[in-house]
Amino acid sequence: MALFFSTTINKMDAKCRVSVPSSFRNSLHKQTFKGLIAFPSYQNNSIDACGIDRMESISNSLDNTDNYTKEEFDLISLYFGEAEQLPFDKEGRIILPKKLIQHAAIAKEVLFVGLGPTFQMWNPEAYNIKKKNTIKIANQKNLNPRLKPIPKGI
Amino acid sequence: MALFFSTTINKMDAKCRVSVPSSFRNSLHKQTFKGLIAFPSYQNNSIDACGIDRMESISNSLDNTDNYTKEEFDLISLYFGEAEQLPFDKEGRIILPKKLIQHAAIAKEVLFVGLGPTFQMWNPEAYNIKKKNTIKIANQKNLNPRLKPIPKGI
DNA sequence: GAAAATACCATAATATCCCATAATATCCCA
DNA sequence: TGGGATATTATGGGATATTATGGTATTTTC
Repeated sequence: MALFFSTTINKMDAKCRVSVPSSFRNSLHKQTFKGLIAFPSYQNNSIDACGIDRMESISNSLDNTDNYTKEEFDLISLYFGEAEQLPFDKEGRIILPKKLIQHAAIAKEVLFVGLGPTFQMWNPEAYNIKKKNTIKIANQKNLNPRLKPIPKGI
Repeated sequence: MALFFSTTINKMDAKCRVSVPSSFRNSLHKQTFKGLIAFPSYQNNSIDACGIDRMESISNSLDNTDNYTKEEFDLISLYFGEAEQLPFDKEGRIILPKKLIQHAAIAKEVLFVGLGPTFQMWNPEAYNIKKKNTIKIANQKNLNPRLKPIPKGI
């Protein structure tokens, strides 16, 4: 399984090209499609992204109707409609489509943040606000940042 | 499951390279990613670390949405963003990113301490202070030093 | 043929490789 | 069990490759 970690800020040029961080690229280059899948997040002004492998396994699990309620099925189907398949150029860059740039209000810089099996692209300032807010809520609700017991005990 | 024991102090050079103690390395080299995952501890000025296998099982449990509320999910996602994937070079060293060096106030030496399924990296002096304090509190509260299994988590 | 998209080339900064060494640990066999 | 032979470690430094980032040329598309 490909996992994405860390946070990186890269510049977007006049042609809307951005370097994907090399650690992300290494994971994605091992997959069948050399690039990434990106779509607007429904939760914030960010771009959700992952490799083609994850989309394929989501697609497979959609075929098994027992896995989802009708509402869940409809929602996930929407993602496929909005998703863009963005190939790497020779230098490891992608070209961000205007729709996604608008959705995330990206200007000159793109913040890449790993979320484990997926990652997101943000306007750096928007991400900072979101981050602060997450920490604030966690403190208010007194959430324990300690992770719950891990199923298989690794 | 990989287990980490003992304490070692190694030097960090001008390129921010540190040798990972060989006993730790042996455990980590058996995993799919030859290196370690490191992130700032939320509890002290130390760096938490483990192998990729542990992160994969955390990631799996994140995919199971029943395990976490949305707020918990957001918080844990932050950790992935702060985590760094640090590969070994041929000599078994890692390169410590500046962010982590700052967080742990590391100058020239790095103290590695095994914590069972995970381990930590410290500024040696900071670790000594923390150690003394832990023992002092344990004595004050008359804690039972007998070892017993504790719930897993990071 | 004009505009847009794509491929190609160039470059500084950085990260990684590769080799060297001294100290320690491990092996092996009498 | 001893002690010489061999391997592994931790560490350093110079050479090489990769990365992020520009810009220019060539191909599409309509």
